[in-house]
Amino acid sequence: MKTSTKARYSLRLMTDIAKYGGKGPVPLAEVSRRQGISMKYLEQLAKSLTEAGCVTSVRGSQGGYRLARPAPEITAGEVIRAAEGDFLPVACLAEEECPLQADCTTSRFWGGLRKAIDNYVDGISIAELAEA
Amino acid sequence: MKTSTKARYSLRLMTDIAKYGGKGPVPLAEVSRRQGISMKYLEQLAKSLTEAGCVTSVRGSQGGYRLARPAPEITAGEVIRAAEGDFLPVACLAEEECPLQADCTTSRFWGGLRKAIDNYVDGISIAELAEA
DNA sequence: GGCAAATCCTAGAATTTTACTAGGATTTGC
DNA sequence: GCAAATCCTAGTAAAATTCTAGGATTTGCC
Repeated sequence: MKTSTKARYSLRLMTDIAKYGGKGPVPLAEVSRRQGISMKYLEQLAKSLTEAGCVTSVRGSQGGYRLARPAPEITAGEVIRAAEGDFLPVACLAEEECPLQADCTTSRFWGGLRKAIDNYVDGISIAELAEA
Repeated sequence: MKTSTKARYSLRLMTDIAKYGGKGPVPLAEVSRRQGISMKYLEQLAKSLTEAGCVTSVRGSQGGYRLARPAPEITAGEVIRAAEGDFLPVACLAEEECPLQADCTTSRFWGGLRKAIDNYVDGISIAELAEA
């Protein structure tokens, strides 16, 4: 139950783009400078975010990244899931079978935790994180 | 953001003790049989739970483990923290310093997530998990 | 007293995951 | 055509996770 740097950096990447993306796409070189994260690592994060539909890319000179939708419509949950996949993979909640069905109250418990987390992270937008 | 097997098994261990601990301490050999978890691994989980004050141990023949307090007073959060340490260690929330103070909204975000999680897991007791 | 059932303790090993680097290929504005 | 960018694939070092191993110690019971 800790947050990966992948998720934390991805959030910072998104808020950086939200903040500085007013006049065109934001190149990763700038983000790297501002956030102190290596360009090569940012490239990987950006790839996941692009595939997940959080940002769009503009190739070539003068290129960079834009938010795929307006900042208030992109949730932190979306970004985190793009970076590290779904929350709380508990065997019982995925395709697998419980070896013992006896204690399914605990699997219900984990499902509830997932809901609690999703509820929180999907209730906060990139816009909120970018302001102030 | 996935749950460790350590935490999941620890919860199952606790609910097993809660269920079968009516007539005296529960030996790990029984838990191992019922839950399909190796005794040697259970011993390690039990050690953490003992140190954290979730269970008390009775050594020697006829020994085993008892809940340290009544089941309704032990929360799932307590057990999980005993198993895997505190939630969500985000650098900014611990002793360390942010390299860049610019984006402290994201650290506030992570702090909120921690609260949301603690709130959920501390609202459910071992008693609730053991029944049904 | 002695056996057997237990917890206790420490070490380590195999596997997986994480965090990050490297090197180049490709696209495109000026 | 140059330079600024994204794109793509590999690989690697370190850390964490999951689990096993082997014994030491305690204690109820006959």
